[in-house]
Amino acid sequence: MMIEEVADQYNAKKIEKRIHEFWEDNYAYSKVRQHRKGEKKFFFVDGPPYTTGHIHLGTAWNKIIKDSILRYKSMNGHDILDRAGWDMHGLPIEVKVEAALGFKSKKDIESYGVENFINKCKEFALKQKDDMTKQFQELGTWLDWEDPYMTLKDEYIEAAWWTIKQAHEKDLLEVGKRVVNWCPRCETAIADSEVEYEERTDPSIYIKFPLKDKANSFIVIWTTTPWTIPSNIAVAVNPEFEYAKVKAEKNRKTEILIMATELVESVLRKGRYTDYEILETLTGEEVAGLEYEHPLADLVPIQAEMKHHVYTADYVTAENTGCVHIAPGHGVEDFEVGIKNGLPIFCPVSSNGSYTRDAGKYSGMNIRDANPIVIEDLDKKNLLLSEDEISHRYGHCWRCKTPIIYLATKQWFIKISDLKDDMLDEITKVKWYPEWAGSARFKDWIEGARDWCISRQRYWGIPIPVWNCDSCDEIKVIGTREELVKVTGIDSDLELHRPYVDEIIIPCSCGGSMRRVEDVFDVWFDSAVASWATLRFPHTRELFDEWWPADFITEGHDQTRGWFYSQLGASMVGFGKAPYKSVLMHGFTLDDAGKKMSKSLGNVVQPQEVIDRFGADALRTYVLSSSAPWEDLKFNWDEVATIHRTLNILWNVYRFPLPYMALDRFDPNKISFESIVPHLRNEDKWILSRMQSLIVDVNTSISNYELHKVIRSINEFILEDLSRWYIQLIRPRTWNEADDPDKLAVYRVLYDVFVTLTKVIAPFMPHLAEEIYSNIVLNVDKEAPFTVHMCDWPKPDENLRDLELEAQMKTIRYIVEAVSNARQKAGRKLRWPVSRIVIEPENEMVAKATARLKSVLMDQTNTKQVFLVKTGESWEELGVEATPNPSTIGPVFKGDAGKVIKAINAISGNDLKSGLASGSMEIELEDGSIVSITPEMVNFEDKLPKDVASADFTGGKVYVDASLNREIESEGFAREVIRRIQDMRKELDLEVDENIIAHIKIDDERVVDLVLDMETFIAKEVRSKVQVIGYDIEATGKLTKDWDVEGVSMHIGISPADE
RNA sequence: GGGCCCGUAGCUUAGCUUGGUGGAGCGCACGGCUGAUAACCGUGAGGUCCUGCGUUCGAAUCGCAGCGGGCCCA
Repeated sequence: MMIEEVADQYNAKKIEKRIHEFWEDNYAYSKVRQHRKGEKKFFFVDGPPYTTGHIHLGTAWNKIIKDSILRYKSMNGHDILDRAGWDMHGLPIEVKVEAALGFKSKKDIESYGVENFINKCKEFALKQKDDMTKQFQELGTWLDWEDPYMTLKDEYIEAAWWTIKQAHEKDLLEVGKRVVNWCPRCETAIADSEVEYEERTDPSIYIKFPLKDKANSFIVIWTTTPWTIPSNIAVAVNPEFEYAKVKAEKNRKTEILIMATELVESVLRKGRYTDYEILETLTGEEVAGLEYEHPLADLVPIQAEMKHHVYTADYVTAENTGCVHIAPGHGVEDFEVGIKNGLPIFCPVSSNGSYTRDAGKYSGMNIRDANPIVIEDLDKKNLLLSEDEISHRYGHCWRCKTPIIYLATKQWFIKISDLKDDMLDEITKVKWYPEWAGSARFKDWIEGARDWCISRQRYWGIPIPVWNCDSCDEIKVIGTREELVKVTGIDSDLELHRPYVDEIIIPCSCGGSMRRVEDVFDVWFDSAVASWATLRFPHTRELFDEWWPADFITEGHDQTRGWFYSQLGASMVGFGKAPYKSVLMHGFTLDDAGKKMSKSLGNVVQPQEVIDRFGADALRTYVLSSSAPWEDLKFNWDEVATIHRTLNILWNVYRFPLPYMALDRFDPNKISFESIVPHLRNEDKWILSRMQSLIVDVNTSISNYELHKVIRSINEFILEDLSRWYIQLIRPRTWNEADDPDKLAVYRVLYDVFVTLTKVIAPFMPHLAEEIYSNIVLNVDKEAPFTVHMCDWPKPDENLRDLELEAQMKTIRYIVEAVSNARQKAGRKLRWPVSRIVIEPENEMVAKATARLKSVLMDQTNTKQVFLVKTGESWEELGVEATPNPSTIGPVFKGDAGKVIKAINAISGNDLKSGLASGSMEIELEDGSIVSITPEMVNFEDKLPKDVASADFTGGKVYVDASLNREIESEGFAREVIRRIQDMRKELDLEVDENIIAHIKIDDERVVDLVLDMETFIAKEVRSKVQVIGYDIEATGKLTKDWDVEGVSMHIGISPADE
């Protein structure tokens, strides 16, 4: 086998399909992981995406980051554990299944049967998982897709059970009445993180609560939830505020109203009062203690039996009336005021959002329907001060979009408040990328952490393993299946989901029966235990002891309050320490305007769309390079196209030498690197050095997870070093004779550079790397690992690294650019040689670079000679043009100024320059008088010799002498001819080594003569066997064309020589 | 309303830690190259460095305030 020529253009789709098949057919992933067994352990925990059925750009980016890092780690000698994870329980799937079955409420589920429902959910989740796995695999991501961890597996459920048992044993598990976010449709508590805030219009009403035993006196409150008024128990005021007792007049009637002093004006305006008088002011403390009558006491009988007072609360703000309606059953803060003051937690609302019998008149009514009725009732009693609407952000259930309500219900909690200090301590031990993700963002979140409500009143979730005795109220928490079997003797194959576990009854020591608490876990608790669940703990301890805690995790910044947090909380419960050692927090994908991608905005870009247009490697490279991982990524199609172009260039650079190598049967096994060392040119040493520097740069950047810098370094190497420079330099060498050592040196260097480069790009562009590797390595080396991803990461070879040479080459590139610039000014195109270039270096380094890399410079500038001026000096052929400066001459010479100017103009620039070098110079005016002039009176400018153009570069200045002579014209015209014949060969689609017959008729005898000087050169360049050049000839051939060359018309005919 | 992050050319961005004349790429205009060729190269135009105030001899960079965007919270 030999290295093969590649004829095709870069076709990502084709390559990626082939590589995916290759990986699959050869079990590449598992063999690579196997290959690293026993090396340094690297435990990665995949943050489990929810099984929605489709991935989006953000999840694609997430997995691409993970994959790139893991591939890099693997190549650097790490034994990696990386089970993919799936979050498969919870309300979103229940909602989808309910929708598919046409269900409206929990009742429908109960009548369908919980077992049937659970089976549907499971089936659905598994199907979605399979779909998503395929999508992730299209990205070329390598995780353990064969054996992922799934939250619905019994083995996983046990991990959650074990953890909650730990909580119970450590007295961190608590049950109690709490106000929770409640979805009346799903009939369950939902987590703070499941509440979605959306704009919504609600009533905004001011209500007068009548003070007890004080006729016509009221305390005024404001609310947007009239339906909570039947549940009102108290009013809160801020102890720091000043309140006013106001005599307010409306329609000739007066009332006494109490509210915060600073809000009197605005409240009375709302109530359309016409006049008012502040009778006295009170402190908040003084207002507290007032007793009032419930405004709906006659409609809600229970309320008539309860006392209602005003209390103080620090959280009350100076908004609306400064007096806050308190319904302890319907608000978190209300609940706290209630508990603090020993108030009843009155909650006459049931789980589906309708009033219970306790609500009197309203019982059975839906709370939202009750809003207008409550308002009407208040109005009838003349207790409504004003009625309006307000548009505000209100919480909705993230799944079914129903507005949430707050309900005091019985729930299970983990006492995070007891763990807070330890958590804050633990996060300082974790390495955060970027640093502020931990020290600022996460820390801030933990400081505000509240107890974690882990119970949900649903079906599809991990059942909470708590059994409660119906007679003595004792509770038992089961930690494992084994324990459950031991305690009850049930079938050990029993599935640990509802409804199966619901049926298990555990006998209590009191003689009663323990039944399971019906709740399931909040899904955040599922994923929280991932780091040990993925190690099959507590089912087995072995892996856990070897691997835990995780070396690395990475997720988006939304997971600060999500998975970073839930994992830490659960791990503190289970093990008292953080479950991860380092965390990379990445950003979000936004649309090209920086807006969040969402279905409603219609700006969602699917990863599949990108793959279809540009391929997975382009998508990968784009998302990795576009911004720092922790910054948000503004998706931009043009940028993806640019990245694709870079990959295309890489492909072209790769395939460029292959035809020559194939033709020459180049075999890297036979041409050792040592054997070509004596033939290495400076440019060869340079590209080898750049290659080493690239490895160093990539290592440095990746050690800080600066993946964007990694890709930018690689792209720069491909574009600047390889494509724009090295390949240009070596082109002529590749079409030399068969065993020319100069050519073999190029082959070997290119070969080594490419073998190294495939390894360097492998973690990021795994398909392209594999494709190139399979050709240039597998085709020549039977011993080589069968996939590039099994290779060791290249070590930079310091012997090949020459930073001075790299700097010098950079200078040469600056000079070449400047020469191009000067040529353009002189109107001399590159095809025409120039007789010389002159370089004025600013420092020794530039001079040294020019001397050392002279041949590169001559070659790339197409010059016959390079002159190097001594550092710091000017080119001696440069003339000086002197112009008098009237603005400095005028004030000194006044009326004689004109004569002085005339005199200066008469002296040559060179003479003025040398004369003024000493500081002043005496000159003779036309009237014979002698005056003294100073340097600021003359402006000097360089005067370029004829046909010379100049340009500056970083480090000096270059002059290009574009004057013509016979040799140059001859060569210029010859190249024009060659170029056109090559073009025609291309048009005839001739083989590179095919010979031709050429007839060149030139309608200018002088040019015929010039071209004839280069006859053999032309023949060699275009491979013409027979070649006729002349003025009076016929331009015949298979293909004939007329050309205009610099104003000279030419007629060329060519034919293949063999026909 | 609060916390964290971001704001630099039409677009995507480097520079900011450690203050000293803001660099690239894309796009655009002009030119060049031509055995990588549906590729490639050069030149040019294009900047209130979000705004304001402050510190400083000097601010894209440091501080404060504001505006806009993102995530999270209230």
